[in-house]
Amino acid sequence: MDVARSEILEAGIPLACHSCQARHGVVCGALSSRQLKELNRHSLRRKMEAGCEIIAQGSESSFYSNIMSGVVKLCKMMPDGRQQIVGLQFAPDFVGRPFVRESTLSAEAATDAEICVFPRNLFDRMISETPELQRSLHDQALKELDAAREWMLTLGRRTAEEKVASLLYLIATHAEPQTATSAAFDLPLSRAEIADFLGLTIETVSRQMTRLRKRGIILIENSRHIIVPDMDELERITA
Amino acid sequence: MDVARSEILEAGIPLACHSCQARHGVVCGALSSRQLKELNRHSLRRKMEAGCEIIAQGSESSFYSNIMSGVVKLCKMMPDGRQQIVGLQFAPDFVGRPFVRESTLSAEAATDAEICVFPRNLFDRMISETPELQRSLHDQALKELDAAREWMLTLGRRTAEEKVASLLYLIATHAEPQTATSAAFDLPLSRAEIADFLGLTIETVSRQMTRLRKRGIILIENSRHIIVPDMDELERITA
DNA sequence: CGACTTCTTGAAGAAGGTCAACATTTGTGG
DNA sequence: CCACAAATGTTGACCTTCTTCAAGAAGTCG
Repeated sequence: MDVARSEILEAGIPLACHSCQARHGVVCGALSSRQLKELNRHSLRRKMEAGCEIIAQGSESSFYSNIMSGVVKLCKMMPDGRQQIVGLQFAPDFVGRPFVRESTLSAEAATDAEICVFPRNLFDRMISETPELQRSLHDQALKELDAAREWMLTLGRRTAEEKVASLLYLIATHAEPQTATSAAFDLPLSRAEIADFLGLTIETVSRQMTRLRKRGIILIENSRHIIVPDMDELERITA
Repeated sequence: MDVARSEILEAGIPLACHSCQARHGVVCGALSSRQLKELNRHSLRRKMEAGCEIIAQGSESSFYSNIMSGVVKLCKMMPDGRQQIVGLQFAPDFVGRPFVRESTLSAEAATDAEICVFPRNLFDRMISETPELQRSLHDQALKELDAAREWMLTLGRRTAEEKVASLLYLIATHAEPQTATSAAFDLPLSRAEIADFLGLTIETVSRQMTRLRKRGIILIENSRHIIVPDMDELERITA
């Protein structure tokens, strides 16, 4: 579609949506321009700093959100403080749990992030009125389910080395600057968060990272910035 | 609802559905009697022996199923043979992955089971024509997602003892004969399957089971039949 | 009853966790 | 802009948990 035509088609939609990363995402891509206008009227854009909580585990949230930029982590916490990251979400994903008031997990900005927040009541009504939207959310739920199950395999059956390699591979394939064979990216997670994702300790993560570095599988600059010269080789270690 | 009235309301539906456990389940509970008749016309009831595969990982299945009785396990297998069970499903759950042809996991009867099989094409059409059905399947997907994430916490952060206790607790709360405080049930899984579910080895599972037995948390008869005198105590060990 | 599978138990070993010290990066106020 | 403090990451030594390997016990099925 050329630019002029795209602008004509987009003429009726809210200004704020024009350059929004989530414009054609799970939620907004399934709405009519009338619905988009209505949702926008009740939406709020928020900048979140890394570490900021979007939804608290056990709380009743009356809001949903779209991720416009950044990475959001979904966490589960045990009473004694043990913690497990159970999902990572990227723009333009939808954040929230339709049909259930109380959240069984917390959502937290892993990096600085921008989200678009809108009220539960309004959106629940839109879901029930818009089969296309229902279908789109259903689709995201199924994708998250696939991802969760893939991760269960990693948690249950892979070694520490394979776990770390799997995470790096996951992030590399979601981050942008990627050539055919190599990749370079900033980790959106600290070592502690990586440990919580992989069911390991900080120390084990650190040791496995330096092992991968010493074997030439990855280059580490500044501990957050990673270069993978050969993605195929990294994938092989994933098992 | 009394029996006479229920029989009148059910008059228009297929005979096979009358006493079906899945009649008011995720799928059939969301269908009109006309749709139920149509689906029934193209359905096939199958008895599956324990161990029998319903869908193979990596295959393209042109069928979906409803579980009428028994327990179905969802498995992921690595090329080197390592295996992880990523979900258990009970009657009247729906089995299959809408919108995607190729299955990323296998589904296998864990116990003897009866399933009701119906063609993909027909059912995909029904989904798109029936918002209520879409919603119902969406709901099941979200419940499975919650369960998967709960299990990720178990796989990543619980000890072997807590894992075994968690599984026993999960099965006890899904099996029928349960009083206020105690429970008695047959394990639908062998030790090997339990190990594959918990990310452990057979030996560790066995050792933890006898530890729980020696501490009086559970009684083991005939290695498959388990009695839990005090469910609260079992839950406590779950952490 | 005997052959097979499944489950249990023991001894030894390895993977990953814990504790502690140190290095590096980041942030803050002078 | 530097100095210092705090947070984050790395490394080493030791220890615990779980796995591996091996043998034996208990069910299960012909």
